[in-house]
Amino acid sequence: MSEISATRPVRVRFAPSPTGYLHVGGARTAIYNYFFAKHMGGTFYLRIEDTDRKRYNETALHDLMRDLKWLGLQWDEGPGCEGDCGPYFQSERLDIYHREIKKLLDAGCAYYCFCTEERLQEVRAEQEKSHVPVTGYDRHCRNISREEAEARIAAGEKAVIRFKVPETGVTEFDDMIRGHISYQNELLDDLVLIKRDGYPTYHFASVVDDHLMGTTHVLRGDEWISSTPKHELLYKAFGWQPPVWCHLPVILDKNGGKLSKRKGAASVGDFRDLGYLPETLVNYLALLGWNPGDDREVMTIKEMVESFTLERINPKSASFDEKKLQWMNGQHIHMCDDAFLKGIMKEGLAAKGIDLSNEPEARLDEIVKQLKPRAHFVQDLAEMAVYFFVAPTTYDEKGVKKHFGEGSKEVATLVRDMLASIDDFKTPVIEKGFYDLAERCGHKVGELVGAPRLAVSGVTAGPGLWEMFEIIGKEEVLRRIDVAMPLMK
RNA sequence: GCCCCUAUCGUCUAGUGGCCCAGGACUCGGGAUUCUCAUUCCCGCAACAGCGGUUCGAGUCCGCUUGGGGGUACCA
Repeated sequence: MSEISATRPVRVRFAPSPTGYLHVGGARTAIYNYFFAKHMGGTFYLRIEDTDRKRYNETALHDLMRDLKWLGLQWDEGPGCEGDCGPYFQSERLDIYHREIKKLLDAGCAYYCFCTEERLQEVRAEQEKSHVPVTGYDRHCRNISREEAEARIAAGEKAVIRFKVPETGVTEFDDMIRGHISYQNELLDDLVLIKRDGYPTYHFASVVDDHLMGTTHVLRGDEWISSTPKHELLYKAFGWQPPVWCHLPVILDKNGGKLSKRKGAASVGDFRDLGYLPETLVNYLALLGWNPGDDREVMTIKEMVESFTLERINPKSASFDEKKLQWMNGQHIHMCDDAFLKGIMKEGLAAKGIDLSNEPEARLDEIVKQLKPRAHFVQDLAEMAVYFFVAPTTYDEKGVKKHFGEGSKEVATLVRDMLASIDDFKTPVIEKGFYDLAERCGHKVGELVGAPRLAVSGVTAGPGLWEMFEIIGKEEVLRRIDVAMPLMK
């Protein structure tokens, strides 16, 4: 199987069906395909599997491409980047499928089936009742001759085209991450290749397209593993070389159940809305089932691409742990450069209706510097920055109990007067002022900062007080303390 | 029912027969730094699903059991 990669440049694909949002499981499949292509210097293409006309969703298609781009997984070929193997929408390739199915029909590897939905249901019900080991289509139409079938179709009868699966023997294949797998052919049924509406099924379209588009490796979800012998048989019928198979384990929720929107965030869009960086999501998802072979965990996309190999993908399905995702987001925020973070903060502030047009950039830079190590989500930046621009109108309830209690007014007055006497309102000077004051009046510094902090910011947590005061400025700091003074005792 | 995949701390994982009385990370607990919070840094808790083989030796190989997941569509 490694012969393929040795003789042909790697070509892999992400082939979603535009029926709903991009699930994190799907995202990870895309990530691995992208990583592998980039690591091997190959091509990553996007193919849209829109052969189910009932479930097709235009919005889903649009969102899917937006989310992929947001994650940084730009495809080399596909919608919007036409390559040599298009069209990349299966719905635009119907003539190709019809051309290819004719080959199978001519070779006697496929046949027309006239069975109705009702008959199929009856057959299935009967099989369930009798507990036979073999289920599926009973091959009722398998021996109808080509001539008879075509005559019936000419006469107006509707038919599907099925694959003639060998009745005996074993179909075997190698999976890159699971090893050798074999299925008894007698357990496989004659799957439908072309549906009654003329559209191909997934099985047929994906095999034809993967071959025609030069796909060397198929990295796809675990749920396809039991269809793989059928695909393998189709390749054989066509006389084509199958790709290297690589079936990825699923991603489960914290409790080992299915990750679903009902139980929380499950799609790429959900996590974006929650305030995660795309770099975080890609990093975390990549590590859910893969590792670089050393202890590195927080990695850039570039680093992961460099270390990525199929051999290091795990066969076991993994649970999604949002706690670790959160931690990792903090790590990635630390890695972002300040200018980028400032942009995010400005956007968030603007969304809150705060006018920044007269703000000196240097002041914004200083705020970002203070907030950066405290942010876990991108929107934290703007949320924590508000009081630098707007005086608090309410004060944290617990903070009021703790810091505005008996004696606080006296302390605040002392602090206020000390601050008022400072001409050079800078961090080290303010700090010295607090320490001198503490010594002078016999308090610990810690006892001096609670009330002023709450008065100025409205909250009890935040950047260093001296830094914060410098940024807000002497005049405004004094004003805010005065405003809060009546609330103290 | 039948078929297939899977199984190391609560979670993500390292481990490819001796280097493992099992290592790292998240979480959690404790501590240091400190004006609060966060960051950072130390320390700690915590696992080879069970049972049988193979072997001088098994987390690592094989079998069975159990648990988990998937498939069994004219959906992907």
